[in-house]
Amino acid sequence: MARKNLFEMTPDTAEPEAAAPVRTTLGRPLLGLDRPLRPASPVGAISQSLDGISAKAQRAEEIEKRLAEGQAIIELDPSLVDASFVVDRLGVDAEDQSGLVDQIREHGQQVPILVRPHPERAGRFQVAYGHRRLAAIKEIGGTVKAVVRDLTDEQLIVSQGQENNARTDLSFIERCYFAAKLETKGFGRETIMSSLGVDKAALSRMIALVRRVPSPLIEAIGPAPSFGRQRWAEIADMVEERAKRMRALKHVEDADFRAARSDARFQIIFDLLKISKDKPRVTAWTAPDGTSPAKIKETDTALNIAFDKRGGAQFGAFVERKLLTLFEEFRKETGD
DNA sequence: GCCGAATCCACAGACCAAGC
DNA sequence: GCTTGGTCTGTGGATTCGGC
Repeated sequence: MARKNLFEMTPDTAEPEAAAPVRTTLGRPLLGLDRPLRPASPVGAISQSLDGISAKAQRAEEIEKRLAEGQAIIELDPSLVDASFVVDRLGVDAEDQSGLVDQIREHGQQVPILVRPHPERAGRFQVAYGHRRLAAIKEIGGTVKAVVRDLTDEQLIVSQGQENNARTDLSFIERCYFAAKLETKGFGRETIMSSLGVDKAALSRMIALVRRVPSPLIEAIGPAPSFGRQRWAEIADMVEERAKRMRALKHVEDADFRAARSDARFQIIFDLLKISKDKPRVTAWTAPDGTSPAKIKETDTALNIAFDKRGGAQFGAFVERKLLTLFEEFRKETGD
């Protein structure tokens, strides 16, 4: 299947137009190697060899050229590779990850990860995509196969998002979370839309949803790959009630909840919010003379006023007779 | 009883249009 | 430019039914 990745690896076709030293967007050379500028033409290359330039320096230049063009897969020490500056995952299922570890152990790393030179830490790299593969290699030991490209922040997150889209790798809520994080970091909607491959309407809904559900709850539930917009929107609706929100946040501390898989955790919270009703809030209404002839009982669905048969029976009957008058007064006041 | 095809249903996600 | 409601389409799982 063709990938939408804008920054896909290109085959070895055209010769690069210029062989000037390749620099990152920050002006720092790839691999941290700096060299004096040299002519790039074949004549220049010949004269270089004639001049006795060391083979090592030439090889470094060639590697840097190829790396910047994304044409070379190189092997990196995984300890030199940092995660993307925007986290796109809400945790990885241990079973899935162990499957990936077994697969790589058996067949080797078939697909390289994409990294860029770290913009802030010389000599290190930052992942655009391939976080799970990197984690697996770190577990197994050895070097990680990587393509190094000189990417801006925007290119990195678009590349990161598109790779995930291509493999339908992220769940709905992870995509929402990723989108919200990108917006928080100041990326424009256009960039985020490109990264996630969604339209503005979908993006708007995704970001709005993350804003409505407390982050600790999303993080506790995790990716929940079986559940999409509709079900998460239902949870968002339900946690708008403070009592339910607090109940859900309290429940995520539960040991059984923590032990469950992400989909099950979603279902547990969903069921908890769906079926649980607030305990009736009962308050005694106190008259100016200090007596309490009525109790007001409020639930999610009803408000009841109960009159005490002993002290409030007559008052209750009076209120009953006055209901029509009260209703008309209510209509006058509210205009309903 | 088992298996495969057909059908139904719920859900996810994309698209469109209207409104703010 | 963003949000929201409505609609449509594709997909996967469950169920039913007929043939063996």
